Amino acid sequence: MSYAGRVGSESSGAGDPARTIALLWGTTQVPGRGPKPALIGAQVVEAAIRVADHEADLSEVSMRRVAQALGVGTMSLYTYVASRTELIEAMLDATYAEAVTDLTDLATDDWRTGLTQVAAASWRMYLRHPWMLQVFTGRPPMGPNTIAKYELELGVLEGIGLTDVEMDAVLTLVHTHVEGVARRKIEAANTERRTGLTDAQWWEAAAPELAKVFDPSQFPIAARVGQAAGERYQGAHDPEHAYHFGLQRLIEGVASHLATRNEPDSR
Amino acid sequence: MSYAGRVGSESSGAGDPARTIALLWGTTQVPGRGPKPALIGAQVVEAAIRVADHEADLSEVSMRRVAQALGVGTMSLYTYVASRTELIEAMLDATYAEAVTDLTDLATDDWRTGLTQVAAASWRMYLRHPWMLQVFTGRPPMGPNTIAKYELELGVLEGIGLTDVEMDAVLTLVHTHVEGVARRKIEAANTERRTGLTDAQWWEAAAPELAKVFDPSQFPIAARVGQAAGERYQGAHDPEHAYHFGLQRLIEGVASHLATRNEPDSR
DNA sequence: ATCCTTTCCGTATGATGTACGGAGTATGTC
DNA sequence: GACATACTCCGTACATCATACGGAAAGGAT
Repeated sequence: MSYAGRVGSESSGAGDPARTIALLWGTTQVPGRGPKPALIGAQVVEAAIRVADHEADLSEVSMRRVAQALGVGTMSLYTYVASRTELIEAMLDATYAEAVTDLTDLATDDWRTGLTQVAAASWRMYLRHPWMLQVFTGRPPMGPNTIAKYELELGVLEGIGLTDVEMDAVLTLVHTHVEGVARRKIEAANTERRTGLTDAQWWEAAAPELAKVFDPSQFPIAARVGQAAGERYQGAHDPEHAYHFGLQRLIEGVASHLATRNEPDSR
Repeated sequence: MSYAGRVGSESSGAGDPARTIALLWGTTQVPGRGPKPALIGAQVVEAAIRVADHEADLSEVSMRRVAQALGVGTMSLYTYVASRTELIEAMLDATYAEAVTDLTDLATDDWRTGLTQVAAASWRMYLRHPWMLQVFTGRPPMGPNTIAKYELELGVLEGIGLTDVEMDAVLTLVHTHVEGVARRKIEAANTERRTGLTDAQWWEAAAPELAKVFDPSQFPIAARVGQAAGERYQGAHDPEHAYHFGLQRLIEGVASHLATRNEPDSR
């Protein structure tokens, strides 16, 4: 009943980088002495992902909860991960594996199609694991899957006339778009779940009060466009539409860049 | 010392919509009976913004803290705002006022320039108030400044050949981009502050361990492009570059859309 | 057999948002 | 002028969190 409105979104990039990398790549060396560990790091990460997927909200992934799912004491987790933050980082890299398998049959002959597939792979991944978008990825987790995903995605842009730096920039651009739109979609769903009000219900409650204070003649374009958009989509936003529309524009923008690049002088 | 890794990012869209709208538009009717209120809602919002700006992290904006800044008891705040979530919503709308004043002298004759200015206004706003990017805006706060900003921005796209729905979509696209890039920039800064490690220091610590597990021949393009990007920028990312590069592509994409739109048949 | 590293985890600490209820205050009504 | 009523202010209590600390037990190394 209490503690209702808290929807946390945590950060990555915690303690000792070396230790984190060892966890991500599974190269933590087994110690000689001491009792046999009952778990390995990967199990903790898997359990945490299971909890996160089930709850759809990262703030529900508490150390107590994960420990419970594994049937161990809360503090035992700290034997395998240095902190909750490091755990989240590992969850991210582990989940990137899905996108990697999703990207194995990429169209490398047509970069437009390829880029569309790249976007779609991330899009699907985020919809399956909404909690990923609640992580503040200050520094990307330098894990095997993160890098493998990057490699496959870059393959799409290889040899089409972009510089190395531009290849990275285009990829960043696409990812920023997909992440942003996916985040909005997730946020809408979470808000609905949390408040118990659908968008329509919320509007119904808000409209009368808004009508008292909102003067359409003062905001003519907003009133017109807002209404048009509201009718066209069901509600204030349509992430699906934003995703496709935006991706189209992005691709055309990149194409246009390539055209002016290759045109002025032929070498 | 304790509670180190927590970087929260809270949600908006809490309780009673009608009440929230009254708060945002300052139309809360003064009650007859009872002791004179010592504060008004706007003061609470201002104080909260002051705290957030100072701390650069929304999780530091606790009710206790805001109350302290105002010299009142913690629970007194709940006389003016229904919940922390509603407070955050009000903080957002109040801060949009800055962008509104920033947008008053817009170039409405050239939509490319106009769109660049629109993006720049939001960009500046986010850099001044990084905490804004930690809010999960499930539903936009229906406040006066939010709407005014929307109106001014739409003005840039009025009459250039887009449908109403497209006008909204283009704006969403630009905002998604700006928000996404700004978020990454903020995240990087926050990570540095939180971990006490600059990107360079972090790399220095991570590189040896990564070298043990990373096989360049397995990820040839990533190795090449990653190095090129890392040298070109200082670190793994350059938000400034991503911002300008992306915005250019977006605008070209929209232009290309307009061209194919007007070309096929002249109507 | 002993040592010493390591695992497991109970307890304690200092945070958080806010429900609840009591005390005090000013206004509307008579 | 009296008093009921509605309102503000806020102390206390509760459930929740990550994790510091330190002790008990385990088991390979010597």
